[in-house]
Amino acid sequence: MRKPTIQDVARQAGVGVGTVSRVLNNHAAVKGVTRETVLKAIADLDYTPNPHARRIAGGKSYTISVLLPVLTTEFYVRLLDGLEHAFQEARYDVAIFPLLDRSRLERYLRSHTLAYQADGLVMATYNLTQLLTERQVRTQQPTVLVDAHAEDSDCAYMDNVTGGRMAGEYAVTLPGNLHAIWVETELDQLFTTRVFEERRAGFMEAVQAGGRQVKAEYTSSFDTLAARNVATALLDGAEFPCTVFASADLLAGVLLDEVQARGLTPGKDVYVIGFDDQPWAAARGLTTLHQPVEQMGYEGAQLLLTRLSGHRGPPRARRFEPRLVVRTSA
Amino acid sequence: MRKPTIQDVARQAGVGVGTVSRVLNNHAAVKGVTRETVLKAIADLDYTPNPHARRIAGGKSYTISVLLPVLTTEFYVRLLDGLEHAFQEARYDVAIFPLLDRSRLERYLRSHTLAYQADGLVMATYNLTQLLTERQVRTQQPTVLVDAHAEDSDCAYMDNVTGGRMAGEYAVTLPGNLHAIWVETELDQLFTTRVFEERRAGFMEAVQAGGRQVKAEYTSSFDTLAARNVATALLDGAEFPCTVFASADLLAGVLLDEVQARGLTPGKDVYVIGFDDQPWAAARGLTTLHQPVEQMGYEGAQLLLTRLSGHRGPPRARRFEPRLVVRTSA
DNA sequence: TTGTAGGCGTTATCAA
DNA sequence: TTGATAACGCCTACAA
Repeated sequence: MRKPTIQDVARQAGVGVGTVSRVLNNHAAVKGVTRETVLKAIADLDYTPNPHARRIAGGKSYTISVLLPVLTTEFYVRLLDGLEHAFQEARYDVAIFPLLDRSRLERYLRSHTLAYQADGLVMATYNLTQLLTERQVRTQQPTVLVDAHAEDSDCAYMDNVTGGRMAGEYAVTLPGNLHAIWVETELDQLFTTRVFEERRAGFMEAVQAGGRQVKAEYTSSFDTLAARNVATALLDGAEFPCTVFASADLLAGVLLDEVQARGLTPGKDVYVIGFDDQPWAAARGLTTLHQPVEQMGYEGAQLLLTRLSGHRGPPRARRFEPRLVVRTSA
Repeated sequence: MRKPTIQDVARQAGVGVGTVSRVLNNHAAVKGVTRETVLKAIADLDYTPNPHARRIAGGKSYTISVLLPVLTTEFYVRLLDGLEHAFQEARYDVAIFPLLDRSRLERYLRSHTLAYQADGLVMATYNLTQLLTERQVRTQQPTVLVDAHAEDSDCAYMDNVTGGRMAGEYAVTLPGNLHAIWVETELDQLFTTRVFEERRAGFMEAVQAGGRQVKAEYTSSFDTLAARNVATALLDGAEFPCTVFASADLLAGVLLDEVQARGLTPGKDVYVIGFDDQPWAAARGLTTLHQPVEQMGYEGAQLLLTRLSGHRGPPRARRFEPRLVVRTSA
């Protein structure tokens, strides 16, 4: 059976195709009753507009390309949720480009996606604008940075300095020496993020402002094995009670394991503050910083959408702040 | 500046649009000279066909949806490489749907992508056909399973039983007691894979055939921390020399760490066989099983492409075998 | 072997 | 506020 077209809907509703199209696109100038009739016809026929026809008639692709790092963590799932939510409301499709390494980026640049399949670009975490211009990629599409910050483009970013500061301000109220574990992001210079330096800057500032100092700092790469080695070293060299800021929940979780394995009690012998509020954090009672990631995605998308509907003007930045969630671990 | 269209190319080349279209689509009936002229015009104008116009004219989407689990591992990067390679040759676009959880699957099912944006479906690792039919999703698109096996659909799969057997056949030639580490895939019943049971079946069979037996079996979840705990337990309870089959390189890598941390020598005190041949495996001298993943993706794509060009007939299965790569660890 | 014309399902424009 | 109709860029007959 043939898919119903806009013609079928128009016939069924007893109106012209123009009217149907207007209803579809929320073009205000449709009388209430007519709109209802059309909507009913659409429902009756189970009509879905053909996006390809729309694209060619409209001269736009109604598609947004989202470039993001490997989807390993909860973070990007949530980010994508926010982005897709906003774009779907506006009847835009989302094309996901998982950027695993340079070669996949190359492929993306070569594909016709950029030329035809994207009215706009979302770049998450990594700011690749420089690369694109260097390559003389004719990407005059509006672009928004999400989870990254830059002066010269629209962006929605998490204020990690403030996040670090919040952790610090809370940490100085807790007993014992202060320790911190940072993440070393050992990446290609192209794929680089300053998230953890920023968290550190905020944390150190707050600690200093509180008249305290950090007894020992550790650095771990972003995997559980390295995290466990660091946790071991930290606990070996600590006196209890003490307080630890683990700048990512991954690290905090491993630390919690190690603490418990030694018969110590989180929130009593070792006060642990994490960062991220991963799904398991509540269950484990981890005090941590919750980031409004979906919101950041949603707002970032809105920034792009306004550009797409013609907004001019200087780059805008939307700043988001994490929120301290106090549980039993600290 | 307006993008050049097929009309522009035709004018420039002094031919009709039909001819240009034929050249674009390799419709044999074009004289050599004419083809050259057209090709030159295309190059001169830097013309790229508008895929959306093509889709509406052709009544097809020229897009394949690829449903795959989270892109965490090298495995899926390589799989995607193979798939994209094949589809690009055939001028198909690939839409990636990272299936992180049920809710994202739901969203995918609801989007118009299925209805309009996919001439075919690739499902990697997870066989979701049942779910789709249950949901009465009108997915009459040809579907191919990749890295999964089923009687009732085309599929390209890795023969993990044989892989396990290869590991077993080699392991029985090595000194000391035999140990094995399996992966526990604790997943939603929807997202389920039998990969590791299969590797185990093959391994056990070969060991038995070799008149040997496995001294101890361990199970780890798929993360480095769990892997390390298992490695520790295993080494604590082993006599040296011994031989260990770690059914995923992730596990093998952690085991190697632990072996070396204890001052033992891989390939002398502890013989380690992995599975996957991750990028780092060569550098660490890990003996492991290399899987022709790109090939599997490529062939799977071909299966789908033949269906798309009208092939009828019973489901076809393409089987792929891993290959033992002997290095210094065993 | 090639050119011409009609059609794909929308959106946009113009009258009415 | 609406309906008719011309684009949009391509593919595919069909005719030459």
